[in-house]
Amino acid sequence: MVTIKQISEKLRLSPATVSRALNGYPEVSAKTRILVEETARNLNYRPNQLAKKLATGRSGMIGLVLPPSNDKGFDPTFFDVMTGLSRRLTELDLDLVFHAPVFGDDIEPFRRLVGKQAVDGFIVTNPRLSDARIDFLLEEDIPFVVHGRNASEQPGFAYFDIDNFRVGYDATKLLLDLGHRKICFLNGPDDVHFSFERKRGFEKALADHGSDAASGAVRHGRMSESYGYREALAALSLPPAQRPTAFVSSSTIIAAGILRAVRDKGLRVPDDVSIVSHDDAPPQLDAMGFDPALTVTYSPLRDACGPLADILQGLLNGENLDKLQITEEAELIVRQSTGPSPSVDQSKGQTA
Amino acid sequence: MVTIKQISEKLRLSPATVSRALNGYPEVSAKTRILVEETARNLNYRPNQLAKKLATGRSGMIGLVLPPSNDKGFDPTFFDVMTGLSRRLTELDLDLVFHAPVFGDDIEPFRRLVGKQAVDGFIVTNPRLSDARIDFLLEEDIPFVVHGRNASEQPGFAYFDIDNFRVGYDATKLLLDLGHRKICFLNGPDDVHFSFERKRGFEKALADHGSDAASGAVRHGRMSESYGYREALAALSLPPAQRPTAFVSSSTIIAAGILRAVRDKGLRVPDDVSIVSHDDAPPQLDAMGFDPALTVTYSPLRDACGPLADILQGLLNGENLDKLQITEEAELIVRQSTGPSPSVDQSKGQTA
DNA sequence: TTGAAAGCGCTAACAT
DNA sequence: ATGTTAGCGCTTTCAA
Repeated sequence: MVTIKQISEKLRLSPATVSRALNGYPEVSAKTRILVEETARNLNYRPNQLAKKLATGRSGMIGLVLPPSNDKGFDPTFFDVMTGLSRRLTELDLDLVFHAPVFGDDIEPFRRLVGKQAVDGFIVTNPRLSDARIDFLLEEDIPFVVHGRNASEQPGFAYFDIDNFRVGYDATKLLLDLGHRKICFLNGPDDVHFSFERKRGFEKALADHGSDAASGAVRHGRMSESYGYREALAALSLPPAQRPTAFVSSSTIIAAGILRAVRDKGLRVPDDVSIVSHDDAPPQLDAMGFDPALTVTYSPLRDACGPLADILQGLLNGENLDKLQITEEAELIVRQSTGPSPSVDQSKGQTA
Repeated sequence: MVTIKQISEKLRLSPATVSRALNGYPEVSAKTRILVEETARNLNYRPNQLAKKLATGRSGMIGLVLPPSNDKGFDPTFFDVMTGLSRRLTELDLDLVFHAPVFGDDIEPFRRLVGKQAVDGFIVTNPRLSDARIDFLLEEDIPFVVHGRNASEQPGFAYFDIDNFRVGYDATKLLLDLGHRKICFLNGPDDVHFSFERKRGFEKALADHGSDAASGAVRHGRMSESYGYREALAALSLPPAQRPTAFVSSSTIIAAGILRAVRDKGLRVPDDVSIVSHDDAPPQLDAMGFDPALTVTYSPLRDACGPLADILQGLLNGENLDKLQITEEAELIVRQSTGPSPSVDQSKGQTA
C-alpha cells in the first residue's frame, strides 16, 4: 500500500503538495505536477478512499433501496434502472449501495444508511403519491433525487420525470383525431403520480375535443399482461354501442395483454381496434417487435439513469434545486397499431 | 453529530475507555460500561463508520457485480439472490455495493473496486466452468465466495453449492425406477459447473441401471421457456421407438416449456410423459402451482443467501478455508408430474 | 480498570 | 508554488 506520504518522501516534497498535484489544484507548478503524477503511476499509487472520505466528510456512496411491496415477483424495471444508474454513477466515481427492506418496514434501510452515515445521498424510485420514504428524507434533510414525483404540486426535492400529462394527452388526441369516440385507458396503479397525470391528460384531451360525443373509461391496475388481457376482454365484450374502438395503455406489457384479448375476440389491429401504448422500453419487451408494431409514447427508462445520477451529483455539489427538477417530454411514435376508427370513413378529414 | 470525544468529555472519561465500552471490550468495569452505553443512547450516538474503517482498515462493504453476458434480458434469478444477500449482510452489518459491468469488460468492476479499496470482499454468482473473475480475485488474493463452482476439482476458494451430481442422479433414477427407458435431459448451458455435474449424475444413473436398454439424450441451452418448448417438441416428434417417455429439466422455466410442448402434442402428464425438474424456486414461478404439480429436486436459491453471507464473513474473520466450502443436498419431492412409463404395467415392481 | 498518545491516509487552513 | 500544522473520528498500543 503506497501512500501520499511515501511519494512525498521519495520526492522530498510535502504530503500537501503531492495531494494538490494529484487532485489537480491550480497552484502547483507544472514541473512538480508531472513529477508527482509520474512517480505515483510508477509506484502504482491508489488513493485510499476511506481516508479521503474521512477528511472530506463524504462517503462517495449512493443509497438505492428496493422499492416497497415488491413481494410477489419484483419489478424488472427496477433492475433495468439499477444497472443503468450503476454505470453512470461509476463514471462520476460514485458507488451504489443496495439495500432490500425487510417486508413491512420500508424506511428502515434509509434510517439505517443515514444513521451509519454510509451514503451521501439516495435515489428514490417508484414513488407513490404519498411516499413515506420521501417524507423521511425531507425530514432528515438528506440529499436525494426521485425518479418520478409524489403528489405535491411544488416538490421540495430534486426529481427527474417525464411529462406524463402529455403522455396521456398525446396518445388520446391521436386516437380522437383518427375518429375514435370510445376509448378505454388501461392505466397503472392509482396511487402513483404518473397514473394520475396520464389520466388528467386523457381527460383533458377528451374535454378539448369538445361537445362531440367522445367518451372514455379509465381503469387502474398493477401493470401486467393479465391485467391488460382481462380488462380489454371485458371492454370488448360490451354491447357494440359501448364497446371501445381504441385502447390507451400505460405500458407495453399491458399492451401485450390487450393484443391477446383483441385476437381472442377475433378482431384485428388496427382495422377493428387501435392501440397506443406508453413504452418505457423495458429490456425484455420490444414494442417495435409487436405484431403489428406498436404506436407509442416513447421514453426509455434507461434514459433516465444518466440524468438521475447527474442531478444527484449536482445536489451534492450544492447546486440550486430548481435546476435539479427536470421534466422531459416523451416522443409520440406512430406505427402500425393505430388506424381510423372503423365507423369512420378513412378519407374523411378530422377537425382537431 | 455526536462523537466519542463528546461522550468522553461529558463523562470525564478518556475516548479510549468510551471506545472500549462501546465495543464490548472485557476490561471495562460494568459500571462504566452501563454509564457509557446509556449516555451514548441518550445522545443518540452513531459511530462514524468511515473513521472506524480508517482505523481498522476494513470497509464493511461487500462487492456484488452483475454477472457477464446478461445483455439480452437479465437473469431474474440474480435479482432474487441479490435481495436475499442484502438482507443477510445487513444483519452482519455489511453493506452491498452493486456494480454493473459495461459490456465487454467483465472484470473491470472488480479491478476498480479492488483498486479503490472500496470493499472487503466479493460475492461471485453465476460462475462459468472457466471464469475470469475467479481467476482475477484469486490472483489478487481478495476474499470472495462463489455461489456455485468453477471447473476445478479442488477449488482454492470459498463456495456454496448444491450437490448437482445428485440432482441429476436422483431425478434420473426416479424415472428409471418408474420404468422409463428413453429419457431426455434438457440441461442448462454447457459452460457452467452445475450443468456439467447434473449431466454426470444423469449418465451415472443410466450406467448404474445396468445393461438394460435405457438410453438418454442430453441437450444444453439457455434456460428459458422457449428452449424447453422447442427441444421437447422436437423430442416428442421422433418416431415412437426413439421418443422419450420422460424429461429431466434443469429449471422450472424449462419445465414450463416442456409442459406446453406435451400439451401441443396432445399428450398428458404424467400418463404419457413424465417430467422431473430441478426447482430453485424463482420468485416468479412456483413449481407446485403447475398443473400437474411438478416432481422436483428442490433447493431454493434464496436459501443460499444466508450461507453465502456467512461464509464470506468467516473468510473475512480468517477462518479456515475448508470450513467455508459447502455443498448442500437438494431434496427430491415427488408430486404429480411423474408416473410409470406408459409401456410398463403400473403394478409391476421395479428392481432398482 | 483507565488514560495518554500515536496513527490510519488524506485534506485544508494558514503560513511562507 | 510549497511547507507546516491540524484535524476528520476512531482504535490501539503502551503506560499507569
